[in-house]
Amino acid sequence: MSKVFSLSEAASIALHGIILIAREKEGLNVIKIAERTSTSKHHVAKVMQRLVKAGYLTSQRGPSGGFSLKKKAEDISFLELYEVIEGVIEISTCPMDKPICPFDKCIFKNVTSKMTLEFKNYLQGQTVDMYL
Amino acid sequence: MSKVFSLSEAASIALHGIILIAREKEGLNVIKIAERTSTSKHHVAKVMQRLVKAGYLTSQRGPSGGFSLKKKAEDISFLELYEVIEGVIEISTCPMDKPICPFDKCIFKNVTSKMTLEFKNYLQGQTVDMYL
DNA sequence: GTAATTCTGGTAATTAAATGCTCAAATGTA
DNA sequence: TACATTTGAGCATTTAATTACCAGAATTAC
Repeated sequence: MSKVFSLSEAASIALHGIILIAREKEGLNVIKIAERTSTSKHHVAKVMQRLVKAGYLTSQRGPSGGFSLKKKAEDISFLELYEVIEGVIEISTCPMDKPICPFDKCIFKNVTSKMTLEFKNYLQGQTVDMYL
Repeated sequence: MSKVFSLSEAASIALHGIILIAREKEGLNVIKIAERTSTSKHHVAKVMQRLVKAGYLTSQRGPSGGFSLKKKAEDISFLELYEVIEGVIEISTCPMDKPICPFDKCIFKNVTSKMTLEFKNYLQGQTVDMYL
């Protein structure tokens, strides 16, 4: 069984984590996020760090510290979060990146670009506040 | 820049390679396939071996040997080839495979299963003879 | 001020994919 | 028959991405 589509664990943590944080008044720490997303605290820590640097979260060290939202939930789209972690989504026709294609016409025509665009539009339409 | 979608080089070699073979009367050897797909002969050899075992190609060793189609070009769909290499495509709702989801509703709803199905249908509709 | 808690950031380990290597087996040709 | 060519198959190496770990710095609570 193979997946055509897969989300990296990092991207999953970013999206799920920020929603969990948004649902809390007081902030949420790494350990709780890890527990609730069934992932390792180490990985969560790394992902959260990136969201802090990117300006989506603020962090608070020390006892009763943790992360909380810096922006409004309705102003954070899944697309932004996804692209912080994965990089800007590339809409390309060919899923391979060979300098030369032996074919006049890409055998994937536009199916991959169409689907990628569809996915991107979906991500853009979803914001954190929709999941509170 | 990130890709939402990517094809493994192995799958690419399978699809492109079989079309190149189908275009030849006399068969095509590993080296020529590797040249025309800008890939390594080692990788091509491995992929072709799998297509031989799966019954799509016949191989001929020795001088002027190479690979040729075993089935009719119109009877070979991209889906079959893809699944020989990658395994059967899984249509799942969630792109993550966690035993427990902390959310009532998957944040990816049906977007990924819809897109995967779309891709699968595309592959099923394409046959080798369309590219001769 | 001491200790416990929590994030930070650099580094290490793991994994999967791709690539490379080598020898064996088969086949055509001189 | 001898030799060059080509696939077959297993194993080793390399590479990139992901994931995990650990020591250190900041902060709060007591």
